Amino acid sequence: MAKKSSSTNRSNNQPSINTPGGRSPHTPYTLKDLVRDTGVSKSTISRVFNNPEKVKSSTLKKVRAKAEEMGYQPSRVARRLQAGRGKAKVIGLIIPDISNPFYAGITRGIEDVALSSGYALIFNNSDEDPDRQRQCVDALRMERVDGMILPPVEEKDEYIRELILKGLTVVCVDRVIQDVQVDTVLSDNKKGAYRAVLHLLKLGHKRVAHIGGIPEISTSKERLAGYKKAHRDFGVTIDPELILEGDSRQVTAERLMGKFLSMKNPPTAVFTGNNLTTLGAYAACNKHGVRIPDDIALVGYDEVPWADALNPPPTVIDQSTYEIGRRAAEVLIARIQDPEKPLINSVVAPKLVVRKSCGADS
Amino acid sequence: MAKKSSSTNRSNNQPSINTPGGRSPHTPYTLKDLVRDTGVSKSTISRVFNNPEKVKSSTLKKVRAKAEEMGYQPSRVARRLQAGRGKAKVIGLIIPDISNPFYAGITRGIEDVALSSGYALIFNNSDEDPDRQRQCVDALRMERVDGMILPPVEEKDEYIRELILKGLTVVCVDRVIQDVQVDTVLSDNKKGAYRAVLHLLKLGHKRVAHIGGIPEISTSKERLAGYKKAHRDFGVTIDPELILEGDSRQVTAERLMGKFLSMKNPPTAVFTGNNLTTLGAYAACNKHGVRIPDDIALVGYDEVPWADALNPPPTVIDQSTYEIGRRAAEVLIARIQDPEKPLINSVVAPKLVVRKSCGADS
DNA sequence: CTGAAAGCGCTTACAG
DNA sequence: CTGAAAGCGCTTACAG
Repeated sequence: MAKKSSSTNRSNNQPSINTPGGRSPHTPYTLKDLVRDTGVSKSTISRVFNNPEKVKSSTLKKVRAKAEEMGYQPSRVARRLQAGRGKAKVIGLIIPDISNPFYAGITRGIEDVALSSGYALIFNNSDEDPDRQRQCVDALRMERVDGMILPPVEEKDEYIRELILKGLTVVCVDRVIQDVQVDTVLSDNKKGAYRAVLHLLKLGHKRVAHIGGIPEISTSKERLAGYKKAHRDFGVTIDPELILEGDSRQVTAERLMGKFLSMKNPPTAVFTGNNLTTLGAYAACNKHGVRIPDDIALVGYDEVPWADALNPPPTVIDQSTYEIGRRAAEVLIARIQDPEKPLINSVVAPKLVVRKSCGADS
Repeated sequence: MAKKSSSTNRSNNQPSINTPGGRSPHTPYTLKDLVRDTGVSKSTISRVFNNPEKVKSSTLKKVRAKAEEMGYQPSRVARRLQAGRGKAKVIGLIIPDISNPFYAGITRGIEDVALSSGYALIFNNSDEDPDRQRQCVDALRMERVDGMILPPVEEKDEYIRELILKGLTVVCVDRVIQDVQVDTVLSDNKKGAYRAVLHLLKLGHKRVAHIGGIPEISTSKERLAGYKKAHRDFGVTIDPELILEGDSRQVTAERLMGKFLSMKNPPTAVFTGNNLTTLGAYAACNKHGVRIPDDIALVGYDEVPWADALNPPPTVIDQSTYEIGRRAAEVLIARIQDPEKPLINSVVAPKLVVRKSCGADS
């Protein structure tokens, strides 16, 4: 307390002025200011905010009134510095790309839970780039988050795997990471794909094409497995030419769909592997003047936002992204609160939403 | 240094074990561990990470090697506690709803700049709810962010206005807040709307309808103003029945579009006030069997994601959300670094993207 | 119910 | 080029 005394001799009123071309710094009030203005000790004031039941009601009232009056907000940064795992009240989120509505929905669910549980949410995009993801993970570690949620960019990620083994709290959402015990919130991709394809098969289609995602990713594999199983169970043989793997981007899907459309013996139906792929298929059909479902039936994986704006509205497998996000945040917070808890592997059931693109409804 | 000595007598190896149903806490390494393992003082180690040029290269090498070996990551939390405005290296973002692709694009732009500039991004959704927005603002203040970016839910927000007057660093994006000097990154809504409507007028339309957003919001007002000015300049009188105000949600827009479609003397063209409104208009046309642009031409405000999946692809005013976000983050960081800098009011020029829905191209 | 003291993990002058 | 000391704004035992 030798050099710094600015906050000690400062008056009650915020001294800042807001001038057109410049403003003076806004130094937030601290506990010290409250001590000065109330005559109550630091310890007790701290209790007012953290253990009010341990404080005499008159003291409580006095401190609260003053705090309210001066607009005191306790520093979460200072609080966080205290030892104690799981007390930081921040979580991190690393998603591939917030522009993808699938992730936007998940993010929304996570944020809702975080806000209502008093957690701050630090947010990053990995861009599906392992290096960038690593950079994000490190940034979150430096922030000393209580835990983080992410769909791992790669199934085998040694870096993240090691960190988890060392005790980093992680919840994997949508995608898994191999060879490590970790809490997960996943969708049952195989079942979802199975339902989608079975729906098409039952409508009489014998040539059902599939536009898949990045083949390395677990979700892509599972969806392909569901596609195959449906054929097996329904007794329809698969023409291998009808399976094309892409990267879940719209332009790629549009190109692959174009290939299908220009085959000598084209498929009569297509199962698109994710939301952007579905959109790409629509784009290709628009461009080629192909009508859905008359010329080709379509069922897509993932709900497509604003389905009704598409013509025809697509039949899809809805993963309810909001629910996935909500659950992921709940799992993470539960884990933070009890590191000893048994492993959680939550599976969200995907559901078939029948609209017009499959031809079932017409 | 009396009671706690856990980190002092801990070995080099992370002591955690990851057992199936529980894991032991992961206590991150601290400066103290590095001091113990290198024999170098705290001060010097701190310099290694912050002012390496002031450290002898042999020391530098030794410390870095050890830090790397043990996976030491400095705590941004501890660093942040140090006095000094603008050094926290965190910024906050409060947006109405990340599920809206307009905001997702902005968020993406902000996050890219934040990550590459070494800022953490704390993220919240306000849901267009003033109370929730206030809760978010308070949360960010407690986090002692260096500044925050937001499109104010209300044009007149006394709470935020007061905080800005007290020196809180804020950048308003997309929407303004009244009666206060604040940095802004806005789109020229009036000009954008003007161009959209003029485009329609020039194609010969005499009855151009408009589905607007929440009338209280500045962007809605400006777009309506552009709509009117275009009519004035082009010498076409406006039928007041052709202007309907909504709330920028798709279902509302669908309903309002339905009204237009069932008028005795329906409009021959429509100018939709935002992205979701455009989608709602498409949905209404699909439902009513109305063809765009043959039966009614359409130009929308805001780029619509996956435009090519729509039939026909819409002609829109593109605000380039990513650019808006990028610029907002840059403005905020510039302001953090120099609070005395003159006010910044950045305007992003919207551009007309002609596709098929206006009929110009057919 | 309350306060003094120690400490969280860093950075920042200050003195060498 | 380096280290000891003080401090950032809180919380947490400990002692009354």
